[in-house]
This record gives sequence, structure tokens and C-alpha cells, in this order.
Amino acid sequence: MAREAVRRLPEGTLSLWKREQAVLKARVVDRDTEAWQRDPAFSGLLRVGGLDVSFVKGDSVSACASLVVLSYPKLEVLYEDCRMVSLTAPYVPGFLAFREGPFLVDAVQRLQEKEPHLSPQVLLVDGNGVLHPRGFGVACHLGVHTDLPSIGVAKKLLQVDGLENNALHKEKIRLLQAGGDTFPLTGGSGAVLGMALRSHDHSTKPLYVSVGHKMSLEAAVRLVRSCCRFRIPEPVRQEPESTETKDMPPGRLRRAHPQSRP
DNA sequence: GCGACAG
DNA sequence: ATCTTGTCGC
Repeated sequence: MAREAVRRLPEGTLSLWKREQAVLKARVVDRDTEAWQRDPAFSGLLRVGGLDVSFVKGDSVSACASLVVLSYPKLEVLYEDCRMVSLTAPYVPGFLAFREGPFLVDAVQRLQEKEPHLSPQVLLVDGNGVLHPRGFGVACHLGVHTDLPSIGVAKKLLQVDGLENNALHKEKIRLLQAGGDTFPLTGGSGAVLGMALRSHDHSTKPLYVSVGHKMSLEAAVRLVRSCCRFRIPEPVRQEPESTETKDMPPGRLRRAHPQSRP
């Protein structure tokens, strides 16, 4: 297979990135700031955004940066922007935001400028929030840069602060009985960094939800749960996952998935 | 043995 | 992330 152009990072880049994470981390707000977040039915929440970068098969450079906005609570597609981009930074664990973040921030800002009435009130981000080696994952990054509430939704446990995907953890997963069941991810420091969430009755593998920005963990988990028809919450799942959608011109609208029950 | 490591 | 072989785990 063709070796990808994954150039080594210039010396000192990681130090700069760490410094930037530390600076931006000081701006994270890890509590509810919006009225709808405290409402049991999320009354007042009308639009939920989902952000993701999906790759072209066998290529670690060409990718599609996409933003989907769904109505709430019906989860119908209001807007979708999918733009082909060339990723420059390599993937370095703990620094995902520096690879994918800029394109996703762009997508949000384009929408806010051109169609502000469709702007999301909260962002679901594929990756972690404060559940991160330095407490500042890609979801925090997007939240701070857009000043929107954001939530990190990861599909795998990032082993940080003593958290381990070990036998005990797997046993806790096994004990999650029904959709909506959770257990806290408590780091060695005693802080609850996130929650493992069984997002659906028929889903064995949990989601790892953590605060990104301007939202409490409790509200974040509740919202993710309420956005799940299947394992992956709709705003993130709606992102193009097959090559067919990647070939679409930017800004084109896609049909919603068939709705189960209004 | 050579480990963990979101996407 | 994607592809892929394989079949336990500390």
C-alpha cells in the first residue's frame, strides 16, 4: 500500500500544542449555561449539531469534514455541510483537535455566518471532552472556539488518570442492562471525568460521554441518550460514513433517515 | 514479549 | 480513522 505522507512533526510542535491546550482549557465552562439544559424535556432546544471527519478509504489525508444540524426532538436533518479537505497534521493521540479541529470550526462558523437561523445550540463531537490526558479534548476545543455548548462522544475509552479498559471496567460494562444505563468514569484524582453510557437497549458497547463546554455532565449524558436511535447518536451518525456521500458537493442537503415514530 | 494511544 | 487476520490473557 502506498505510504501516506505522514511527515514527522517539527520539533517543539507538541510543546506548543500542549501550551495551547492549557491556555484554552482555562476557558472551559463545565456547567449548564443555557435554560434548556436544565429542563427535563430540553424545552427550548431546537437544533443539535454533530461534527465529524470521515476518511476516504485507504487515505489518511483526504477526508470529509462535516457538520450536520438536526431538529430536536424529532432529529430530522435541517442542514448538512460536507467538505472535502486535506488533513495536514498527523494523528497524535491526545492531540486530535489539531488534526481535525480547524476544519470543523470552519464548518460551524460558515453556518453561523450564512444561515444563522440554522445554527446549532449544542455540538456533539466525535471524540472526548475533558476525558483527556490534559483535560482538553477535541470537544472542548470546538466548544471554546465556537463558544457553543459541546459534548464529547467517544466510542473507545481513552485510558487516562488511572482509567483502564481492564477486567473490572469490562465487568461494569456487562452490568449495564438497558439503554440509558451509565456508570461514572472516576479518575485516580477522584474527579468524574465522564460517563460510560449504554446508548440503546440493543447495544453492548458503551459510549464514553464527557463534557466539552458550557454543559454539565448530567445534561450531556441525558442529551446524548435522547439523540440515540442506534448506538451512535444521530447527529454524529448522520455524518457521511459511506463513500457515496463523500462525493457530494459541499453544502448539499441530504435526506433524513426514515423516522421511526414522531 | 514490549506495553497505552479519542480519531 | 481503515483494513485485516484470527479465535485467552498478565
